[in-house]
Amino acid sequence: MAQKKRTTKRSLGPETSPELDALVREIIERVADKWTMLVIEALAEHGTLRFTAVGEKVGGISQKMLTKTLRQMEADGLVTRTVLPVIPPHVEYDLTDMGFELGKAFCGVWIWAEKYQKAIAKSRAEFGRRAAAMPRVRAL
Amino acid sequence: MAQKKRTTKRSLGPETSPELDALVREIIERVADKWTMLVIEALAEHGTLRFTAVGEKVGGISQKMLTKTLRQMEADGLVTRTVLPVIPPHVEYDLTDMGFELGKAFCGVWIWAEKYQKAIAKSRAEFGRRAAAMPRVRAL
DNA sequence: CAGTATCCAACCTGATACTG
DNA sequence: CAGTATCAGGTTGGATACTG
Repeated sequence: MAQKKRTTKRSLGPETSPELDALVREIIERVADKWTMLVIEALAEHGTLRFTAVGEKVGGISQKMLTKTLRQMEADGLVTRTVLPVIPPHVEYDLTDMGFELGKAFCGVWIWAEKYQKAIAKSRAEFGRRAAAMPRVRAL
Repeated sequence: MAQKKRTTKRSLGPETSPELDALVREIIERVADKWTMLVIEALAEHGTLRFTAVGEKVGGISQKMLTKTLRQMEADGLVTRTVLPVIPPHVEYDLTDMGFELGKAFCGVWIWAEKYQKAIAKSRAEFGRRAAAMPRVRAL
């Protein structure tokens, strides 16, 4: 099915002040750095987790990135970090309410992805076919 | 104010199938590639735009990245690309409904960022102070 | 266990030059 | 105008080794 032509302007919703834009842009860049969302998910799903456990739940993350991601999230107030003064060390991470809220905010994207999953796959396949058959620039 | 301790598990909402996870993860990575969201915003706000115009509305993007971003979005079905067979070339980009919906889905994150803007700044400041005063590893 | 430190390869990106 | 092609710099991320 062809897409309907649209030339009308449509607002995305909230007002778009320039500096809020910059903040949101930064937030989104950080938050969507590939690991943050997965850590949020892991913590939301399993509750409090220790350092290594977070890595296991997330899966496929290097220790370096796990550390970096958790530090970042701690700095931003998305997780709390609790050190139990025992030997060997025992460090617990937990989502803050703010972190949990962010996870919920991302649900919209989750739902979108679920809804358009098939459409995306189809679009990619068609694009691939077009690209194979056609030159990028059509000389009339 | 201190964060309340929470060890309970809380679902983020939709079910979490492994491959949907992967898709969402990929989507988020793409969408947060720094330019995609801004292009969506530009097109949502201004309607159909020509190649150069998109770049102007987005601001600060190189031609290379603009091309790459638009190609990607076209492949995923987020935008349509219409070539008018005239000289000089005239190429129009427009958001698809799917693309527009993605923009709306991200509004949740936008709103979150707006809501917690201050809290994030405060958290970062405090974290900075803690980091300056304390060693990373506390030896009991 | 929970990190830190270092090295290195891959990738991303901008600048520049060229084309239909 | 709307790209493509190439090159160079910076950043990112993984692997590895080491520490309190």
